[in-house]
Amino acid sequence: MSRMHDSGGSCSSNQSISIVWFRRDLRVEDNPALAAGVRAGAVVAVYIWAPEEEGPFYPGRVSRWWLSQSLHHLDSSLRRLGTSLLTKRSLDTASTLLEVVQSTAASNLFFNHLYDPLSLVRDHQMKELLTSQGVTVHSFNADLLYEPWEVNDENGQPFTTFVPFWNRCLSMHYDPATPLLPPKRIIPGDTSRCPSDILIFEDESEKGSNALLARAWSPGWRNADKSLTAFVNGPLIEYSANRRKADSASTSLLSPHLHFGELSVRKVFQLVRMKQLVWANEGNKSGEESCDLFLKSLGLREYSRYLCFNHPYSHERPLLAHLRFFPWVIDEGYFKAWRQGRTGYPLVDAGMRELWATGWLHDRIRVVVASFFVKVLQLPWRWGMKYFWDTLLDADLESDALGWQYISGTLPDGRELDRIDNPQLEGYRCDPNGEYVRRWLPELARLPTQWIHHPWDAPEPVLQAAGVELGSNYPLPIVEMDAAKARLQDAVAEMWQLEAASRAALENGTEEGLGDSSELPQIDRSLEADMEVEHEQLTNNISVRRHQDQMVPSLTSSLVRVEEEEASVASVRASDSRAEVPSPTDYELQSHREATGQAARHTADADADADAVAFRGANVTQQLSPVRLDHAEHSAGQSSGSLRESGVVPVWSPPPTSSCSGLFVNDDAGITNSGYLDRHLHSRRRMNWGQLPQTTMYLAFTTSYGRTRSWEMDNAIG
DNA sequence: CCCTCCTTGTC
DNA sequence: ACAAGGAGG
Repeated sequence: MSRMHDSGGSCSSNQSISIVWFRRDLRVEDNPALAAGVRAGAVVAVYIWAPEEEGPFYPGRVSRWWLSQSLHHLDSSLRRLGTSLLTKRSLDTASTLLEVVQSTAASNLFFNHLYDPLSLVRDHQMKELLTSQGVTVHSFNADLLYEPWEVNDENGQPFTTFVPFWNRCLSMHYDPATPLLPPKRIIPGDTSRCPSDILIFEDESEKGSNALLARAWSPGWRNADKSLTAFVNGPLIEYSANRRKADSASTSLLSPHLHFGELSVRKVFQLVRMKQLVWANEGNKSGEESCDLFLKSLGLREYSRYLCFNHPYSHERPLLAHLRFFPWVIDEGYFKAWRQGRTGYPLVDAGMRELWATGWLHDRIRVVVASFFVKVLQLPWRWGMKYFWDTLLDADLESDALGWQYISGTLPDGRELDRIDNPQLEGYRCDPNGEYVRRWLPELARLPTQWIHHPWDAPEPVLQAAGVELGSNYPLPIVEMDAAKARLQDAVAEMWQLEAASRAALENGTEEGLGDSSELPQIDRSLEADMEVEHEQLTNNISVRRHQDQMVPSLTSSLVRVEEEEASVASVRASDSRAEVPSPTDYELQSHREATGQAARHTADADADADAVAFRGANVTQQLSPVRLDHAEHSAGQSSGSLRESGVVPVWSPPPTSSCSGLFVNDDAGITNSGYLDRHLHSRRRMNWGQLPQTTMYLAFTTSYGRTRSWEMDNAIG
């Protein structure tokens, strides 16, 4: 029906057709690529789903759920404006784009920038390909206040610490671009020869869990906008006082919206700045400070992009090489206890259960559980990153990499590696009345506040009165704090020793680089070689240490034990009404089945293995109206009821398929772009990665596009 | 007014 | 653990 209309209306010879390629910019407001397309004439809006290209960064279940909702929302908006969203399933984005261009007779391609390492490479290549085919390609900044290459120190060098970076952003001599209004009307391009594919983002097994998410969150740019307004007019003014409270009432909850670009950071920035002016004029000091603090968490999001652009491998390799020599504890039992919220530290456990149930976690709590993971359990940081990637609604490669590096002490301005965050102390800071713990750990609900963050110290009668039986219905601490401190000292000392030895070897000129693990102790090699032995030990819960960064445990290595363990966990679970916890068995078996067959299935579960978390502003971010899954009151007495009510969300998102699992057994293998990464390993001195080489991608951009010209010129379109 | 001790926050 | 900022001498 629309065909004749289209050819008559939109395709007159003096109007060019533009492809507007949506990615993580799922909004019509302040979308420069869309605006450029509209200005140039007719528009074909397209979204391409090519998750295989993401390799190990295949989106987790909750991310895919959000994406599907958000795309739907965007499509509705586009329809109201006169067009619709063309959706394509693809294994190769560039060729699909070319196909779309050709079948719609488009002459332009517009899109907005992404800064994660995979996109940087892919977009660059795609741009070259399409340009060589005679397509005019322009790209824009829709995600940041300032492009990473715009913000430099007085020597023209990129910043290597956050505070100076952010101060510079706040004092640039020009303002961030003013947000664009949504187009009034979009002239549709003719897509009759380019039909949409139906995109599938969830499989049957995931539907139930996803339905629960829908009760708590409303994806889509209009909802994002509402949330923003509600936050700015509501909790923002109290932000400085409330931001460290563990529950989400005072946070914006905007982070998933920001991740998918449903919300323009420039709009957020502008709005908050205006509020700040008002409050400053009124002499409202705390309101003014609240704005600063909130903007700072926006700044961290900016900084995560900035770091990724300047150091694209930071998601898989610590920026400071020393962490490669940390003797990680390879213990999947620890890993499992952490995931399930059964470490014996209430704040940690409450956080892990909230994460599981809601797909969200307060920034503070992210720091606490991640720090516990790395420093107390000493599990390889990338395992934790992978888990966050799979479970967080706002999973975001750049922010997550920043967060984990921050707590692992591999940023110049990060936390010291040897400083343990004590969950007990943190607990009384961000959950002084124990409400948060009681909500998520009903088994501790009747414990007095005095003991709520350290039940192991509570006198026996108190425990009894509260119905707590340590070691039975709530675990004893998985590792004692004093022991953890000592262990960490040793590990760090060992790490520095090895690092020094490696550097010495390097300076002697005998070794080419750190990529070669032959410098590492023999024991490491033998462990690599003898997986059987290692598994035997693990079964008996004896920790094995391994150096070098560790990839996530392979599918096969965890499959065996899980089943027997599940049985015991299940029996415990049956006896109390505690929140359900991930039970990997189902999905592992299922996805193992899939792995053996259908490689290119649309269903979303293929190879999700990855790193990344979203520390980005858990503070900043996220503002949704009724965000809680369990809205039942969390009065101490009946919190178990409220948890049951919440239903909880128990399907851990998919593990690696066979096609990828090989990558995770061997450290440093694979990851899509490891080729260029491996060529750029450098050992640098501690706290001095300012001298790290600019990476390949950075150079590619600056040479082939001209560092300052390229994307600026793009912006001058129209 | 300055010095010191205590409190507070750390991307 | 440590630095910065505030209170108090």
